[in-house]
Amino acid sequence: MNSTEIAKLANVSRSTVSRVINNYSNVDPITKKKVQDVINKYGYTPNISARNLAGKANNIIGLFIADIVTDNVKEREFIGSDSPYNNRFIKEVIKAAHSKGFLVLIDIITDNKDVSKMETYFSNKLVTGGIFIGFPYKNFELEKLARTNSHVVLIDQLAINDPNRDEFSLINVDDEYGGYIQTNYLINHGHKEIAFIEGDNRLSAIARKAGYIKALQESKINIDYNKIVYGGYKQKESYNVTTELLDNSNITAIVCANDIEAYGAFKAIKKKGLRIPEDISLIGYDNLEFTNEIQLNLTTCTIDVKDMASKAVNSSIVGDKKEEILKPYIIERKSVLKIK
Amino acid sequence: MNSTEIAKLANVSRSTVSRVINNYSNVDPITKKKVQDVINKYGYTPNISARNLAGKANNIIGLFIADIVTDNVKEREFIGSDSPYNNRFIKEVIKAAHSKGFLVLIDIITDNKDVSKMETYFSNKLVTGGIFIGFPYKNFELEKLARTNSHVVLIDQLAINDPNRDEFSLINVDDEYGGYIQTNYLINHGHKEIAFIEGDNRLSAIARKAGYIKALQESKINIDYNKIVYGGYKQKESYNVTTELLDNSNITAIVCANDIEAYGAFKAIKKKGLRIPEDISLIGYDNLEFTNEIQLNLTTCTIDVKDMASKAVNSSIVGDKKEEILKPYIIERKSVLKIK
DNA sequence: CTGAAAGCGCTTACAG
DNA sequence: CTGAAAGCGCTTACAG
Repeated sequence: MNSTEIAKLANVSRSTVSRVINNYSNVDPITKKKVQDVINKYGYTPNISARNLAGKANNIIGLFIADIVTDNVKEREFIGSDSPYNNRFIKEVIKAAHSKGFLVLIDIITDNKDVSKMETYFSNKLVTGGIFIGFPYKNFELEKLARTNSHVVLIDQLAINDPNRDEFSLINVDDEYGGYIQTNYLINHGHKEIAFIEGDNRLSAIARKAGYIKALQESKINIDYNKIVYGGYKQKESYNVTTELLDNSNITAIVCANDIEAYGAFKAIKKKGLRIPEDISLIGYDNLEFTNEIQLNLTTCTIDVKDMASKAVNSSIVGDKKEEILKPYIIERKSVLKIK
Repeated sequence: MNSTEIAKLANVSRSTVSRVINNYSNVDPITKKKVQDVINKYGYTPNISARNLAGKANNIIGLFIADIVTDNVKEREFIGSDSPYNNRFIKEVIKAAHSKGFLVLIDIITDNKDVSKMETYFSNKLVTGGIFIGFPYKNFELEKLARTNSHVVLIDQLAINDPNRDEFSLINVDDEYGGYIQTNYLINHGHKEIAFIEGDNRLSAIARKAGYIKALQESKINIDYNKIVYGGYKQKESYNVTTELLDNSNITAIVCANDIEAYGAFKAIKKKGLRIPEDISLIGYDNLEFTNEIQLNLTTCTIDVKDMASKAVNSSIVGDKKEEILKPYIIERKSVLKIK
């Protein structure tokens, strides 16, 4: 069944069928109904390839997820269980796309060289737009692609204060704000001796730490660099440094740069026979699934993944070069004690 | 850049360019090289829509994941953290497709009515083939689609012994065998008093239980129906029934129909102050990420997700109606005690 | 081994 | 408001 057949059945030209399909206004309502009825009766849907070829934008957006290994280490563990948002994000992107009548083509990029190949996805009009997530920072290929194509949206890729950021379509998380509200949450609960387990050298980790420092400064709490330790976003390293912290300092609370670290800290605290939150308060970051577990019940900090997905999908379709900055918020559970 | 331009540059006709692109044999090697050089020089890639329209099969396969709510309950929790294979499966499908030069279009189906719409994905040649996972059993729409289109592959959808299964392209897991090897693993470790926490009313759950019974029978161990309890594939229910089992029977080991149940059982056992495996041995099913956790260290049973993905991708491309049956295997960790 | 031509199923100026 | 015709960028018999 094609438009010619529909046209014949409805006694109109293919042009008119096309106008009805595309819901153009310059069609007589009676004609429109007549055509629509035939379309419905035969369950006709236009051939997508033909539409594309004839110049229509495709209703597919690409979701490009990096799984790039550099120096024998995965640059960003965005795939798999360590990834904070990956799984939820994929799902939300699909749903957001759906609600706009778009489909999602997902591609996993394992080699940075392939980034430039993505160009053809756009030039061939395979996809209308594309969302790129999890790529290493300072990715020249990717920046080039994103600079020339406003339908390429980059997630968490350029520093939130990069001077060239208006050349790109960006979704950023205000991680400094995140670290700030994490720390303030503890301060507002009466804590003063607050340790920080920092992440690695990613932009997000640096920003979260900056937020911690800012919050302390604002509250005139002395910054004790012995209480800032390196957890590398990893569970085991966090476990080790937490054990040391517990031995060598008088802290009442710990800010973790992510939930994985919080989990390591949790174990170290339990191992010492201490209670959460009675003896030590703990706050995480990312709201991973396990933080909701009954034993853990971790108060944490997160952005709205659904919102992120919806904004990303939107930008990729609209194609305007704008920066969306997402503000994290606190999810209150039971790992922080209120001190009088 | 299109084939006409390439043709001009290489001093041949578009027909010849097309033959080179498609790697047809009837091209003079010298001509071929000449054309190839121009193509490489300009980084030309053919327009996919045009190829499709001209009759070429698309290099896209669809991955259709059900997220269908029936009677206010999600029929199958295949999406989200409760899903056993979902996330890994998506990733492996993409990789398997890549290795064959295919891309993956992912769609989440929330309403069974949409299944029939998928037909147009195929008739429009949007996708070459499609993989359907997580759909409710006895899905008439889906079966109809799969019956008429051999490129539609159904995962875990028809009973492994369904008489009509040769009308479909199927990937099945031999869950009875899974329950069988779980139970045998315990028997081989010297256990005789073995409880079974069964799943819900899905085919997989019924098959796993049948495997448990078969293993006991083969080893001439009496089947005690007081030791077969209902966990519904759920953590909490499993916790409750395990507590009862521990109170009212002399079991030394428990077979769980999935890892979620095993987690519930784990908590119940710990709560009673018992040790794993010294007091109670435990075996799970699915090999979810958390089973590898240090505290849990759960011996479990699983299929090879990569293998499943690769077989599914293959079938969806080739389009032959055949049934692939995957055999689960045991992953040994530390939750089972060897009894002398 | 190669080219000219028809055709895939749409959309869109253009003309009326 | 509607139709005839050109065009999108390929592939593929057909003829040579």
